[in-house]
Order: sequence, then C-alpha cells, then structure tokens
Amino acid sequence: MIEEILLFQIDKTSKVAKQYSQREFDRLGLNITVEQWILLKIVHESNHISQKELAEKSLRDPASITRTLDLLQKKELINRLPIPENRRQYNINLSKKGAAFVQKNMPIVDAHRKKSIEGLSEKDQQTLNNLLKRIQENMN
Amino acid sequence: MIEEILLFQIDKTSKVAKQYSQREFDRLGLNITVEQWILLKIVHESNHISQKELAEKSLRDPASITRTLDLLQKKELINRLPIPENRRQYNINLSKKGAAFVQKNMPIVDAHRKKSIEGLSEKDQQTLNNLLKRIQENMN
DNA sequence: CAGTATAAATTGATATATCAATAATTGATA
DNA sequence: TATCAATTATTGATATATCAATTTATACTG
Repeated sequence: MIEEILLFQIDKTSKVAKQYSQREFDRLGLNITVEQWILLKIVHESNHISQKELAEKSLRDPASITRTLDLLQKKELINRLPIPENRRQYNINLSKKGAAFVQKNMPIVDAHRKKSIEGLSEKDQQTLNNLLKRIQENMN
Repeated sequence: MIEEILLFQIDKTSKVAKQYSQREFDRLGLNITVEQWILLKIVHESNHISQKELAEKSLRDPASITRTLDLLQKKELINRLPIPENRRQYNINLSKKGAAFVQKNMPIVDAHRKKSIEGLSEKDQQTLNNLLKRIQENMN
C-alpha cells in the first residue's frame, strides 16, 4: 500500500502545506505563487544574488528560475541588474515594490510556518529535521 | 534563513528522493516518470479503479490524471474500460504489458524505498510518520 | 416527467520541473 | 594570442499542477 511508504507521506506533507499557503495567498489576493514567494524571500535574505545561486538555494532548475524571474519582473517585484565585470550573469534584487511586498506579507507566511509545527516541541522539530537529513543523505 | 524551515526540508527530502528514482529510471531506460510509476502502482494494487479515485490516492488533480493516463495509454501500459452501468467513468486497469512492467520493476522501486530509510530503526520510521501526520493535520 | 442539481472526465490557460541544446561570455592553456 | 573548455542564462520540448469552464451522464425533486 502506497500510503505506508514514508516517502509518500513526506511528499503528501509537502503538498498539503503548499496547498494551504497557496489557498491563503489566493484568498488574500496576493497574486503570487508559493514558488514565487520563496524566490522573493531568498532574494530578500541575500543582497545581490545570481540566478545560478537562486536555483541552488531554492532547489530548482536554472531554466525554471529564468521563467519565474520573468514573471516577477513583469510584476515589477524584482530587478535583474547587469554586472559590468561579468556580463554572463545578473545580480537579482528586490525592487522597492518587491521589498514592500515582502515586508508586508512576511508575517502571514511566518504564521503558516508556525501553524505547520503547532504542537511540536523543540525536540520534536529537531528529531524531524535529523530524520529528514538522514533520508536526504541516503538518496545522494 | 529558508534552510531552517522544516517545511523547506520536507520539500527538499521529497525532491531529492524523486530525483534519485527518476535518474535510476532514466539510467535503466524505463522510459517512465516517477508520477507515472505511482499511478501504475496504485492501479496494480486496486483491481478496477476510477480516475477520480486515482486522483485521490495519488494526491493529484483529476485533470492531471487524465493527461498522465493518456500517456500511459499511448505506451499501452493501461486500459480505460468503459462501464456499461455508468458511462461517466472508466475502470482503469493494467494491460498485459503494464502488468509485466510493474512486475519486472517493482524490485527496483522497492530498493529505492529501502535505500531511503537505510539506518532508520523501526521506531525512527514510526516517529517520522507520526510527526508528518501531525503537520498534515495542522495544515488541514 | 421536466427541470435542476450533482458527478466524472476532459479541455484550456498558466505556472512549474527537467533535460537538452544554444548563445554569449569568461577562463585556461598551449 | 588563438583555441578550446567551462560558465551563466536562455530557449525548446515535454510532463506535471491547478483552477475554471465545459461536456456528458446520472440523480434528485417538484
């Protein structure tokens, strides 16, 4: 039975959480996807980052990053700044609008995170983290 | 930091495991995606199942199931059997070729599952399962 | 029985995932 | 320095995710 497989439950947990956040984003009319939010958050946490680094941090494909950044640029939430010394890559950063957007909605997303671990002790969280890390290493 | 968020690690674990299996599938020339395999496995486990039920069991959207079944049908791995008493739905089952395919490759996929939990005791696995279930409930 | 609601599958539109191929640039080296 | 290799981003092709709308069929209700 597929439900008994741990990897299936891991995937399910990820999906359920993502769907919850997406529904909330939609309900609040944020006009953004969870993947887009994650990129904004990473850009917010790093001043000046390349697309390659963004891909690594977000665990996504560079091709996918290109396309999502196109959307975020269309929404005027991020900028692609040319780097004179290296014309192969851009520095990605938040626009004013993007920074305000992240600022405003960070509490909402943080509430989702908190909700996800409701009832889990510090120790529970550490345990879970450790077990996940071990599975990740097994699959390397 | 996004790496410190449990949901991020959960998502990462799911991605890493899926990528591992997909690479193996590709390496062996199975010509199938992980999502397609999951559908085949569920169909294998249930004699006669509707697309709606398949969507529920696989945690996927009915629209997505339609498209993936189209591909599996093109590969002649599954059949859509019309139900005379209810012409709104089909019974999905494995073709001879599909049954042979599942039979042949089940050991491979099972090895991936085993690899993923290498070094985890029975108790570890139960703990992990419980923690995941609690997060799932939190996000409902 | 007619009209309406519900249900299952499909289709369309848009976003994401992934691999392969390509373009432009930079680095390495003979 | 000229050539070749490696790097970064982009594009194309195909599969999947999701929502809304549609189609076809069945169920319900007055």
